[in-house]
Amino acid sequence: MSSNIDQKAVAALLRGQGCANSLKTLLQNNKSSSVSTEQLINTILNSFSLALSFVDSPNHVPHNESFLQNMTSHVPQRSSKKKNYGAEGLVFYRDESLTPRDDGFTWRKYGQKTIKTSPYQRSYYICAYAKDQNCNAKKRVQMIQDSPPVYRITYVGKHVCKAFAVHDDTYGSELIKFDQVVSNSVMPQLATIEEQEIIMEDEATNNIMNQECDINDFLVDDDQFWATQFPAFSSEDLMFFDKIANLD
DNA sequence: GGTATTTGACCAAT
DNA sequence: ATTGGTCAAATACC
Repeated sequence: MSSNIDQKAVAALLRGQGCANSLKTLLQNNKSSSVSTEQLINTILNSFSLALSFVDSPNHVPHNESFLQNMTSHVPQRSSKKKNYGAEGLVFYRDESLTPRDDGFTWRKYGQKTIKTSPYQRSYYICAYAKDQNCNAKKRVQMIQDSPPVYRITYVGKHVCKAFAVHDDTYGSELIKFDQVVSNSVMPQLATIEEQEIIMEDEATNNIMNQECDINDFLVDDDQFWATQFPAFSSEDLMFFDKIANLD
């Protein structure tokens, strides 16, 4: 599993797996929710369709074309509550189980805060080369679930330091170059996008992700993605997996 | 002694 | 007034 296409296929499969797990949780708990089983099923099917399209033909568009478009080419229009990081800023999230993995960069911790909305503290990191090379890349790491441990990592800004080149072969070109070099098939509008986020959950999913996937394969504005998949959601409800997790 | 982390204080935004 | 993000002195670690 080494090509970018394969990784995208895995990404889609993992998304489907996550939804399937969520559906399972819903069915087991038999709780009412604004997330309907039909919506989950549709998302699962679309995920598999997308994955198959990558495996079958990398250039082939899935039968549900809008799904792929939603995954790749929408422009975020996030709440004004969030900071605007400007053209040079990027924000995206990923949740990781266990200890957040080494993402290929050297970070220096510069702060830690207790966050009102979470019982866990949030740690703040800045690129270790921030001073030497005027690199403004930062990341925030916050545990969002204790057992199993799941972390939300938010990347802000982009690396302009030379450090990323060292890891290029290991982690994939898109992963560590942020919006500097991006496959258009994955993120055609990334250069002009101010914020990107991705939410992932499920320990098994993340274990696979940690081994094989490229962050930019998941550079999807989750709010918009899930808004299109689940129109009934309000903007505040679009942390879909968080919502599902809270059902337990 | 140098480097990294911790933690309370400060600041800006809301 | 509250909150999240950052700063910087103190502390820990090698």
